[in-house]
Amino acid sequence: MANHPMKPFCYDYPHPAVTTDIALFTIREERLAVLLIRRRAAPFQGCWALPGGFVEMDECLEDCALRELAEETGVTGVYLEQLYTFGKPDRDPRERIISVTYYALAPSEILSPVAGSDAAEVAWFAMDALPELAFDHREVIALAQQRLRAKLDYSTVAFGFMQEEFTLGELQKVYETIRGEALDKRNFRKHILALDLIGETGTSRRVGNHRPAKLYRVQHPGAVLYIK
Amino acid sequence: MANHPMKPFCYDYPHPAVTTDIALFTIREERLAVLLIRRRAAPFQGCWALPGGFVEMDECLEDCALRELAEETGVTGVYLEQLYTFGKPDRDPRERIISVTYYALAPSEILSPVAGSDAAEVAWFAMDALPELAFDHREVIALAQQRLRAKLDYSTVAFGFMQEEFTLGELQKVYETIRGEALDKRNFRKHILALDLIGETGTSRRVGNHRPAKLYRVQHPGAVLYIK
DNA sequence: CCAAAAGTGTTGCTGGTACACCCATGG
DNA sequence: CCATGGGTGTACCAGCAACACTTTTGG
Repeated sequence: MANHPMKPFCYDYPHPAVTTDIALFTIREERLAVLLIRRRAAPFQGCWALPGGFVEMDECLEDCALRELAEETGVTGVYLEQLYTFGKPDRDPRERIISVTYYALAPSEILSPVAGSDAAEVAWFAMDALPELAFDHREVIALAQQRLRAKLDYSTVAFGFMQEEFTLGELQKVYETIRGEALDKRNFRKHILALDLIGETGTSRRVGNHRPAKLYRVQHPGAVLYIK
Repeated sequence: MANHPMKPFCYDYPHPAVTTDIALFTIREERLAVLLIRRRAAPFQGCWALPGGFVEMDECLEDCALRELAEETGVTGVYLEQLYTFGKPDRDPRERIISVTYYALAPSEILSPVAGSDAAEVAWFAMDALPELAFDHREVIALAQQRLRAKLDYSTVAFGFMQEEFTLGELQKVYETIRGEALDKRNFRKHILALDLIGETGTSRRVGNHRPAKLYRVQHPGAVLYIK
């Protein structure tokens, strides 16, 4: 078997490439939305895809996901969790590439994504209006949405979409958007307050021609807890 | 950078190696047990470890896990599910190795593991009596056990431990072993039968000096369903 | 005074938990 | 007839679902 003078990284056995891909969700205009980049390079040049890229040899997988997200979209400071690892042999036309996928959550207010490095363009897409996607990224997004729905019931992931201070109305909208159904206001408030995870800040916020809403904040910021 | 004439697989950028590792659980003597192999080769030579090995370039990750399990332990026909991907840069002393881990379940009756290829020895270990383990495999097993406990409540994973026909007493023992607590017999039977997932075979089985037990089988073999 | 979202309790139902005795069998 | 696990029903309690009106504000 021939050597390749221009390919300096050599091994006894074939090695796959490994990437991370990140599905960053937020809620915009009462719809669940995911952040996509338009690919600058082949394959799938000009096609929309999840931000992501190759794992460096000295960084762990989570660091890689955060780095790629920052490099390609400028977004930092999100909640991040490993989703699933996709590894069908032909999922990338270039070579064997195994992708460790993550999903991320953030309140849309803190985000101002800007296209960087490999991205010609960055944009939010509502989940019910996704464009054609590169690779198996549609499958990745579908799985992430499913996981998000499930964790809504038995964990505190929903707080990943909230700013530091928020109203119960805003929180309820998040739950309703992800579950795709209206919830009873009284039952929702009773349920959330019984969890004893959030507390009043003592202040309130006026946003329209109506009564101001009390502001709340999470008791243990950063932590995603399992409930029940 | 120098070429390596004896290392014929060359790339423009460094590539990590990718393995799968499998935590196969069963229930033996009313304890949750995991299948380990004693490593024949360095690193961690002579040390106990999870079965697993390098991903071939033309097989998907799940196929790799099943192949490695079969090659190293002779075990086939188990329920298999992806667990988590471990990728700290220094988790293997040889080179950067990313491991996609799986957990597997099987009734102990169908299993007769035998050491193969890379394994000097194969043995079951009760979860409360694990030996020193190679790499980060203790962490893998702990995570797998945690996942198993959680899924017991909202899925039908427990049937992965059952033979085709089983008694309600046997099924209850499985739940009790994994949860680590005794369950009320009447409530357990009521609950399981209400799920409408199993049905009587019409036959019964005698196993001791007492009344024979009705045999049941799952309505939809192979499927692991989510409940509630 | 009108529009708009905030805020607030009670009732019924359902599902989970606690609990004790008789049955079928082999030795 | 004794030991062993198999098999069965009821009563209570807690948590979830359904449901409507008053409050505060800006225009």
